[in-house]
This record gives sequence, structure tokens and C-alpha cells, in this order.
Amino acid sequence: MLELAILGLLQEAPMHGYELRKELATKLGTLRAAISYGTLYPTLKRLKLAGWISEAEANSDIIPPLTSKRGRVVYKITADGKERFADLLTQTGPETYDDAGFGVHFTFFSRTDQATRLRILEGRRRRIEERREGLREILARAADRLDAYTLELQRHGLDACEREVRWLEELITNERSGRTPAGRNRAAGTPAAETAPPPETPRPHQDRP
Amino acid sequence: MLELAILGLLQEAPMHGYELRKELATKLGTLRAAISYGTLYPTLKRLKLAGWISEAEANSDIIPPLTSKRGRVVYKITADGKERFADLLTQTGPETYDDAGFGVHFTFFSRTDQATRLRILEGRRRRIEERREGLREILARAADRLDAYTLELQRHGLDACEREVRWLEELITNERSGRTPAGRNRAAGTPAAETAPPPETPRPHQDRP
DNA sequence: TGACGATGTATCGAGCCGATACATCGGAGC
DNA sequence: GCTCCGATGTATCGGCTCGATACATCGTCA
Repeated sequence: MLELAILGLLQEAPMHGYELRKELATKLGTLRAAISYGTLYPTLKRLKLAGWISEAEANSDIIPPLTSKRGRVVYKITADGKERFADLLTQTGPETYDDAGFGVHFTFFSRTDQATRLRILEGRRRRIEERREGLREILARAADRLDAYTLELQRHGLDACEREVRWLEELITNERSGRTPAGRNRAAGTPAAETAPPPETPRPHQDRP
Repeated sequence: MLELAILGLLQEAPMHGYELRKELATKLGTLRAAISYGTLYPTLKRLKLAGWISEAEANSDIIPPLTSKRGRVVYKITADGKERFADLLTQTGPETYDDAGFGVHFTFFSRTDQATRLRILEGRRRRIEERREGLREILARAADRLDAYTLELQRHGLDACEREVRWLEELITNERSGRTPAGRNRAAGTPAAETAPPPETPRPHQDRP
């Protein structure tokens, strides 16, 4: 998952670790918490070993902030890495639909073909619907067995689920009609286009078992 | 965190692993995903070693579902464990305010004194407010640098934050006026009492550094 | 009888986190 | 000019957690 995120960011531009972490924190939204260095650096090492990314001392004079001494290491994606990224983008498994996985995939939706986008949105919806049904079950059946606070927590969780399902429904509808995710409550005034990707050859894909 | 959850559940009744996991999954709500056995059993071992819980082959005839052979292991909390639980209940640190930690603490609010409840709710609110401000910052400053999908993800995240803050505000208000968390939209008809804990000696506590 | 799913205990490898250490840089304040 | 400090930056370690896996028992339905 983190692999996909890193390759995706390095596809946009070469970066060093610190920068990567910041981008990760801001772009990946609330679903995916900030990554720790204890995770990031070993992963970078792994990706380098696999040949997806390459490491280069930043002595290029285009980025002057480094004056000397201790080099900061700039990572860039390789040709193999780009291929790998394209593969990971369309691959979906169970982990695609949990909070972290969905957040990462969604972030790169503008580089994902429509068929895959739809598949991921629907998979996520299914996942949340299951969670929602579980909560409804509890609230209906075991409500008297639970204390007021626990109950309140379940209710809040249910509310969040229902809200997310509605959000996903909206996105799916938009997706099917080929629109970009226009601002929901920004009633008008926003151009809202530019990122709409071309229909693209939609090679059908199944979730891998 | 899991330690607190386990001790809390065993405080209610002795259980074996499987049961524990199910309770964990249902009661801890959406904030804390279901725990895996690869986590549960090592933790139980650790707690047993520390003396907080004890293990007993279920040959008591009060629980007859076991007929013979392979014993299922029933765990029960010890006196030391109860003490430990009471300590953990009032202790708050940074991890108290993340999704998992807050979920667990909230679940046991009916066994927590009011001062601690208030402290936890306010800490959680602060945490979510920070996240919210971060998102607003991004949405205000870097909106044009982000593509439509990433933007939509941020908006959805911001929405969830605002909603949770409002929820917390409500709980805090209720808490201050000494009420139990009454059903928000269950307009009437629900007794809503019974679990309101007595004011209790509110020994003031600070977050440990 | 035998297949199946729920119940139940347990471990392993790998990923991930928080804490920690160390080093450089630009600026604020003295 | 000096020192302190916070942001930038790289890197590792111990410990927790997960998903996968293995194994065994039970009731049930065909």
C-alpha cells in the first residue's frame, strides 16, 4: 500500500524522504495517517532493492538548498517502477477497501482508468455497507445489553457509515455518467474540469482472490 | 490499549479468547477494527505473565458446552488486574486520543469518573480540531495544486472532522451538566438513565508527558 | 457417512509505529 | 558575533499488530 503511495508521488517528481513524508501526510487525507520514518526508510530501501526507484545524491545545482557535507538523498522512480505503479493502480484486493488502502487508491484516481475507479468505489461501498449492517444489527438486537455510552458510540459509528455510503453513491453516479467529482456544495462558479481523464481502454478486471 | 480493553471486558465476565475477540469487535465500535488472534493471544500471555489475569481450564460444570478433550481456556481478571484496570482508566496520554484509544476509553466511560471523561472528550476534540485546521489550510492554500479527486477526499475528510467535533461538543455539554448521553434524535420515549454514574471523588489528573 | 461452517487455540513472518540519535541550516535574541 | 532553537534531514531499534496458516472439535444438513 505504502509502495503504491511512494511510487505515485515519485511519479509526479523526484523527492527526498522528508518531503515524501510531508506529501504523504497532506495528500493522503484523513483515511491514512502520517507515515513514520521507521516505516518510510525501510520501504524506500526495499523499493530500491527491487529496482522500482533509484537513489541519487542531490548535487544537481538546480536544487541549491544543500550547500555541502551530508548529502540528502533524492529518490526518483525508474522505468520499471512506472510499470509497477501502473500495475498496482489497477490491482485490487481486500486491502484496497480498508481505510488506508482506499485513501491511497482514491488519491491517484486521476491516473486510474474509469473501470478500475468504479470497481474500487463499489468495493468500498460494499465494505462500508457491511459495517453499517453490523452496527444496525447491534443497535436493533443488543441495544438493551449495552450501556448508554457504548450505545452512543455505535450510533455515531452508524451515522458515519451512512454518510460515507451516501458520499460513495454520489461519486459512483458521477463516475458512471463520466463526470469529474464536482464540488458538492460549491453550488457554482468553479470550472471543475481539467483533470477528467479520457475514457481509456477499459480492460475489465476482477479482484484477485 | 488492547490491555485496557481486555481487562475491561474480563471485568464484566470471564471469557475465552474467541468470545473476547467477538466482544471486542462489537463493543469497540468503528474506531477500533476487529483484533486479530496474532495480537490477542500474545497479549493474553503477556497479561497472564504480569499477573493481571489468570487462566483456568473450563471444567466447571456451569459452562457445559465443552464436553471433553481439548480444553478451552477461560481467562478471568485477578485482584491486581482490577487495580491495573482502574489505573489505566484514568491514565491519559497521546494515544488516548487517536481513533483506537479513544474508542476503547469511550466504551468504558460508564466505569470512568466524570473528570476523566471530560478530560478525554476535550483531548479528543482538540486532536480532531487540529486535523480539521490542517485540512482547512490545505483546502484554502493548496487547492489549485491538487486534482479534483484528491480535493474531494480532503473535503470529505473535513466534513467528517466537523461532524465529529460537533458530536464531541454535544457530549461535553451533556457531561458538564451531569447528564448521561441521551439519544440525540430519539426524540422521546426512551427512559435514558440507569447508567449515569455517581459524581464520584474527582481526583484531578494531568496527561502524562 | 461425510462435507461444511462455526467454534476454538496457537504461531510465524512481515509491516508498521514511536522513540531515539545524530547532523545541518536559517533566523531570533542577546 | 554568539548561542539557542525550531525546521529540515537521514537512519535504526524494539515492540506491537496483522494476515495467513495450521490444527482440532462440534452440530447440522444432506
